[in-house]
Amino acid sequence: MSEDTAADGDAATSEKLVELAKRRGYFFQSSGAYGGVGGFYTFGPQGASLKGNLEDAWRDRFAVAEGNMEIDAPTIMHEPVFEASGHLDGFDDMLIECPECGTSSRADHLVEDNTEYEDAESLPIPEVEEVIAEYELSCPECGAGLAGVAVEDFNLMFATNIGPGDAQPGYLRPETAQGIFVEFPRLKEYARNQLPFGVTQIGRAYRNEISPRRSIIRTREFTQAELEYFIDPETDDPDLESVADVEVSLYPASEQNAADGDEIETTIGDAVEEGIISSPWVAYFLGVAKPWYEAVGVDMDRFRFRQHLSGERAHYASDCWDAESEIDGNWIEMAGFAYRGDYDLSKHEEYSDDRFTIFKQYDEPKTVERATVDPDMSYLGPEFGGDAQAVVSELEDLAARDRSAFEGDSVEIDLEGETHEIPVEKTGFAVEEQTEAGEHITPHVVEPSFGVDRLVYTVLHHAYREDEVDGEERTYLDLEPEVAPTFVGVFPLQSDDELEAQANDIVADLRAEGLSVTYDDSGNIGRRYRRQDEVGTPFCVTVDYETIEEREAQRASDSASGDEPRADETTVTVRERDTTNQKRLPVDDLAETLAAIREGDLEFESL
RNA sequence: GCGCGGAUGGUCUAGUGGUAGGACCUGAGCCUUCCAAGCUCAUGGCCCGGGUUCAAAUCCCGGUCCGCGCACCA
Repeated sequence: MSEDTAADGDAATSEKLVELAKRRGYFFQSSGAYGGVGGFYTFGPQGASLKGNLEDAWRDRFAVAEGNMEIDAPTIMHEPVFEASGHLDGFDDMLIECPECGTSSRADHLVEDNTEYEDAESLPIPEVEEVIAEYELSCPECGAGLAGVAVEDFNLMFATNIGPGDAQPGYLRPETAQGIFVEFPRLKEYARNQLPFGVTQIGRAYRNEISPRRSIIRTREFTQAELEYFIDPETDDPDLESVADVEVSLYPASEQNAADGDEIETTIGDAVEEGIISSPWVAYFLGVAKPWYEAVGVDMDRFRFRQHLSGERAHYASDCWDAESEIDGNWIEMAGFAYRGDYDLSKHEEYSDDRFTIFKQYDEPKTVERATVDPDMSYLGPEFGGDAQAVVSELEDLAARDRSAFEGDSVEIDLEGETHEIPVEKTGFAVEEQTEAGEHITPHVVEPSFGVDRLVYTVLHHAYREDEVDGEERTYLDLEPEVAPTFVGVFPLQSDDELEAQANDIVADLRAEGLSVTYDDSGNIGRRYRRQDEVGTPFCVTVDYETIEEREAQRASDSASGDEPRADETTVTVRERDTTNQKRLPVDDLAETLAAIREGDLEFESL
């Protein structure tokens, strides 16, 4: 057995991996029969299983173990949701294409760079076109004039129509998060109106990328696993102690900006203490994520947390860290941990008719003096007609804002630019003592957001191994048993009815135990081992003639003694993928033993 | 969206203006008492659409897709 050579960091690993993925059924481009379409991939039998296992592992850790609830929202939502979330306006770019050299530029950037306009992105397109013509702006590449060239809006959301016609536009969600935020008013009920609570969702999201790249790393349809954790920013603290000792490799903004900056090896506890990670909540989830990534098979020597630079942070995030893995010398983003504040809930509160707050009861009710109005509608109605209700609103606002306005005989209010005088006696103005049991607060959101496809890719890439067995080259995937698509292969040593029958019995036993099993009787035994190595199956069971002989001896002795049949003591060989070591194990409790190994309760070496 | 380079069985690839070979894989059989062995047989292919030509997988144009660079990544 030669030593493993971890696949080195050149592009060749990715090339070999993509080829293996296609050939063995991990993933491949969709709709190949029709020429394919960019940015869409199908997970094959192995890939779908691996992806599902990773999602299960995520669910176990981030939903079940944390006591959070999982939902499953639609992938299409109608326009108002994205008006509120900011995706409709903020998720598009103005592109202008040079007629001479073909270079596409951001029209808003051109305007900002060459005129005194500052927020060109907020200008309507015709106006941007006018500005470009007026200032005779030119192509930054070749200098050709751009006056009169059309500016195009490119929104990264996929648009569709809900129902017939185009009366109700809808969009495929660009992130799963909005599906959680819009349901907050109901979800908070399920949490019995108590903070903190978390809601998870695993599902597809869609972005009409200009240029999908690097196989499943950047696609137009992808799977996210997101947790939105709602907290009271004043009183809720994470259980930092439970992750304080987790060792992490951090790449903070300060190091990225420094000429000789480097990753910092530290612990979550120290990083918080030293202020490297400013949000304890973000720190907590980094501390949860790191051991989880390690458990599903990400190489910790090729893993780090990188802080977003101030310029790359989304508008809603006060601090953001990415989990990154190294692939062929490049760091790719696998997850983002953002402190989103109250941005999303406030926006939906503003745009919708519902309440995106939590009522927080005081320890002791508070008594406050409050100025109120109780207008005399029999006066306001005839006086103001249809505007009466607006007058009431004005009075209410005014009372809350400036009670001294009600000190005279009459009070002045503005209504659509006109000033009206209203006798104070008709307003029902009063200063009352009121008892308040609590207040409505808008929770803050901490968002760990995982890209499942990129995790699948990373796990495969980091598991890719080439070594030599008995002078023969071998390729195998060193996948964790918990996530491997197939857990065990079962083979008859060679073509033989008896061996095959026994092997089939074992397959049935193992499947009954809930293990993912494959049966293979084609080709010599070595070939079959290599097939399973290449898809990352951790164990193989082989039935040989010893198995049959032991079984026959067993039967003979049982019938000779006249006793009840004893436990079957026949054995089979079990081979481990990484070492190719073999052990003979009893058939009788094979299912139990393998299941224990899969659960991590047993080690193959200790058998 | 632009530029450069690609596209031949499931995979990897050779190839020429006269419609294609190889290797691996896969399947059947033989052999075989544990690591891609050997033998026989079999399945399966020139990305799509135009053009030039007697004839195009090959040359030209357009498209699609892939890789890389630019741009983009709320």
